[in-house]
Amino acid sequence: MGKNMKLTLRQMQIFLNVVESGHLTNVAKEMNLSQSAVSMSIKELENILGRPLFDRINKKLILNELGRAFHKEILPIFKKLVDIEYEFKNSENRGIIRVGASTTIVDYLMPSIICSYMRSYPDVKITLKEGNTQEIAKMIKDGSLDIGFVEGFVSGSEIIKEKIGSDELLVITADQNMSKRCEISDIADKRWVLREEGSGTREVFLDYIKERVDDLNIFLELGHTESIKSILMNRECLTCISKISVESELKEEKLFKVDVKDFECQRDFLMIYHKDKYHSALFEKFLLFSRELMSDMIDGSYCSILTK
Amino acid sequence: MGKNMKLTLRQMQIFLNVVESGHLTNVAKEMNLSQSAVSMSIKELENILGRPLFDRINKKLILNELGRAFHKEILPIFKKLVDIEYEFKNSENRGIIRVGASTTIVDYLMPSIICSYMRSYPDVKITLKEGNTQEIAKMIKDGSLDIGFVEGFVSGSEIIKEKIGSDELLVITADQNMSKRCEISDIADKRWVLREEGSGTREVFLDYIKERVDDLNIFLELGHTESIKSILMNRECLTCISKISVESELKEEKLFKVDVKDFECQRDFLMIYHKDKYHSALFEKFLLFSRELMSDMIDGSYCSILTK
DNA sequence: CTGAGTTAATTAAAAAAACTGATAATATTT
DNA sequence: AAATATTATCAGTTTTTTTAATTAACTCAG
Repeated sequence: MGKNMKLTLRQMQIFLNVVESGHLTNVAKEMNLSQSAVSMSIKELENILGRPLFDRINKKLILNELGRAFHKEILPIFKKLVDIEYEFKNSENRGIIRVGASTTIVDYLMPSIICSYMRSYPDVKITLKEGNTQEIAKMIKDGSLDIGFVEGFVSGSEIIKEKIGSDELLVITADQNMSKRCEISDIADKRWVLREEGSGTREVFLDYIKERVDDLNIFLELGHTESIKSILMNRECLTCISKISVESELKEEKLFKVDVKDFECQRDFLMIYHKDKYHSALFEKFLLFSRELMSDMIDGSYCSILTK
Repeated sequence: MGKNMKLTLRQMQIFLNVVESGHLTNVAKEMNLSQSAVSMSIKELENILGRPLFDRINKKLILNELGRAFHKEILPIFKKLVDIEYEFKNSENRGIIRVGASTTIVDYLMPSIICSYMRSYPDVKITLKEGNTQEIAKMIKDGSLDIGFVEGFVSGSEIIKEKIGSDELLVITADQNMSKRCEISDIADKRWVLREEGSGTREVFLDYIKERVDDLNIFLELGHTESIKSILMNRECLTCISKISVESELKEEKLFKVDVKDFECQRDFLMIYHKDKYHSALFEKFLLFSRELMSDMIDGSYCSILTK
């Protein structure tokens, strides 16, 4: 990355002013410098570039052909840098927030959060990374994400977790005959389609049933909820997925909830971030915004930071 | 022009390297600096902007949302500046040459010179200014042109003049009857169309005939040779203009030379520039190029610098 | 859980750079 | 010819940058 950069912005600034006014003395006055400082700065600039930028005609400094080309290049860059400095000094609502979300949330909750947020803060950019709960948590830990939205459990004391809503897992099928009331142990040998290992949905489900079911017949593992829904429609099988991800299919009776006895599998949606994260105005606002929006979208209202 | 610019290129350079490597210590080694110099430079940058650019997570510095936005802005600018410095240090054939030429030369000689030159030096830009001989000379004196091409006389010891070719002035009409052999004094009362005052063509002509003609009937003054030619075609009148500007019309017999007795009005084409002009490689090459090209185009071969 | 090994932050001192004031040189104006 | 104005240069001075040494906080291995 440019080891021997010798040019300085100061030189450029002085250079540009000299070009504008044509007189070292005037520039010195304008900039509250001595005339010799200006003179030496120009000379140093010419030394760095290896040849003069000005013709000294009658003690006036007039750009020569090289100087003119240099001026043409430098002027817009310098102006841009002044703008950048000003903007970054004065504008709080600027930045790029890297958000990560686990699969279910990416598909069903993030789009509306992000759209809504970007309407309020048009200067803020957001990058959205998808991953399962474990992957997102890891990226929060190593700093490659600012904030994460995940379902399921997250471990690690360096991560701050806020419950931001809750969700219910349902056993789902496309076959209306299978949706009759039953015990979970009765249907464990049916063909199950689950999300891949590491997925929060999968882990919460398996953890919830582990005492009642010895061996679940996992027939297929898929990385996306939408893929699972497609499979369900085409083959006689079962899955356990988030209520919000199948709401419309349930209403349209394309898919059905299996009425499993004593099956109330709640799980939390968590907003997570690193404990050492600097809370910029921007970041803080994003937290606030997300809390409000999530509590509006999901019935579960905002709960305070989990302390476990 | 941005009075309180505090950012420095050095800071940006260090910043960019830290972003790339993520470790102050590595950057310090790469840049042959102490670790503390790097640390302080980053801190100073953050001070200037008023807020942190990095999250310090586990002693690693990871860009925060503001830092990322800053990085995105700064990186391309810094790269561009490195390129500019390199280019201006190393490339001789770069610059913008401001050429001025008097009316006749602008129309009839400059186009081919400039085209030909720009083929050889594609990185050099040329701006061409038109003016009469006196105007061009003035702009050379005050430094607003690098080089001028004029016909006629130029005064002033601060201007270096090179005869670069020669030209003949002819008395021209569109009326074949008038083109018969005659004395200049016989036709002085005809209607003359001349260039405006200050024009080299006009002055050379008037100076040349001043002993033989008391009062020339100047019926119209025009700023352009082409306008004069148009007028000639439409009205019965005379002018005295440069041979090269009417060559094609003479050949096609649209205009005719008036065979004036003892009229041999030669004048020089001059290349002029300021004595204090810094002779950059670029400038020197342009001089050489012009001399050669002009001596090819005009029969008169290159003559050494006039010393009068 | 402890201790060696990293790494960033901090501080005072040293080095480098930027700047000043005086002066010289040169051109312009009166 | 003298007065004015402007740039270049030089030797100090001030300011900024950099260093060396130290401290503090964390990681990782045993």
